[in-house]
Amino acid sequence: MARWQPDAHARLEEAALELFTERGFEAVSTAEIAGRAGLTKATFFRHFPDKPEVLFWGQDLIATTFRHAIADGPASASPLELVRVAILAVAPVFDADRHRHAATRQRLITSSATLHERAVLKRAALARTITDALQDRDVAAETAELAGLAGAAAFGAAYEHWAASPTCRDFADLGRRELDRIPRAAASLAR
Amino acid sequence: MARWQPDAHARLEEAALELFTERGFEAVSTAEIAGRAGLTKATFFRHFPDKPEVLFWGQDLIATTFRHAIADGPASASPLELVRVAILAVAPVFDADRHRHAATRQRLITSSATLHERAVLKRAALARTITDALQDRDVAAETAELAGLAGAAAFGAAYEHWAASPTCRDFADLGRRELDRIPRAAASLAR
DNA sequence: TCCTTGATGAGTCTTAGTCTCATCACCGTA
DNA sequence: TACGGTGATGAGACTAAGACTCATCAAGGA
Repeated sequence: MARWQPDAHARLEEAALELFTERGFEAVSTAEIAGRAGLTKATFFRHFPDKPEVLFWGQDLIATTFRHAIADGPASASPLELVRVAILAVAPVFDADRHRHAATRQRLITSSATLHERAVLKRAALARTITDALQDRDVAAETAELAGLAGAAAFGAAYEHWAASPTCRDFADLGRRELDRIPRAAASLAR
Repeated sequence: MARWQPDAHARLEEAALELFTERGFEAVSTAEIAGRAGLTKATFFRHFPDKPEVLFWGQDLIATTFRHAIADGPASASPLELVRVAILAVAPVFDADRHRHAATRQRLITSSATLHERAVLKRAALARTITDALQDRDVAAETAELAGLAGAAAFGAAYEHWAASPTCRDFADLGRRELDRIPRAAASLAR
């Protein structure tokens, strides 16, 4: 007989998603989320650093995967090819299980200014991760910067398509499609 | 005989800058800022929507100027030329008076996670403003997106150089310099 | 003289987020 | 079998951001 139910973390995520869907992000307090999960507010903040983060759990893994994939990519690869390798490396994360609540999460994010801000910050952080990883591979600073911004935007666009689709489409495919648009855009900026 | 001292807004900005410099952003409460300005917390929030914003006042003007400059730019201009026009249009804002506290503000922003986040959000919003304005000029979506990201990054870099310089250098010159790096970077992403 | 307007003071209230301390199942060890 | 350490949690106090309401009072206009 366990003293506590297992998987407090997952229960909190589930409760938050339910309550946010019912009444919106701002109208739900952290104490209510914890209550529905059979826990207290203090425990909520032991599992998540703040209220928005309960909807963004797991994003750190994506950045880590990007960093390693770029660091370990083939020596002959161009900057954009390295970004492509990274997007392919994270693709397995976006499986059918994760897809189940993706659309709901996206709807919530677009309906709350606070959540939208958090999403923008996450994307900016991913851009910086890519840029830094490329510079570690001796890519020139301005190239790495632009590739980081473009790569993060491509990843974000791919994610939005994946989340919005009623079926769980192949993330790698969506990512490739977005990446393939970058050279055209870059060409029209290159004098 | 006036009932209140004039320029409450400026007094609040001044008090905030002093207190943040003395003790750091997080360690100063809005009530203290208001107190030093001879006002109350409620009045602070009548002038600024939240605590970080007291250090970012005036940024909205920059975005507005960008939008109008791009909308009114020459018909023959390329996307990057339109961004250049916009950066030249905002340059007059960065005069010696504004330069006086710029370095202090930058130091504060880099020393506080909250303020750094706000700066990132402002830059992302500027990128979106540029992208939208370019699309209104019938620039292709992916080109407008990349030009917005690159343009906002160039503006940010120019601002950081301008703020960090001990003398008030010519902002237009710094902006041009940053913009001139974009075509090179874009070329190395264009296949 | 009266009335309206607008900026402010004063105070209340909710909630995010922090912190401290007590509790108690579990697990290893004597 | 007893004992002690560990780790997740409950309970509750505390601070500060931000929203909100109402009273005040100078200025300015009719």
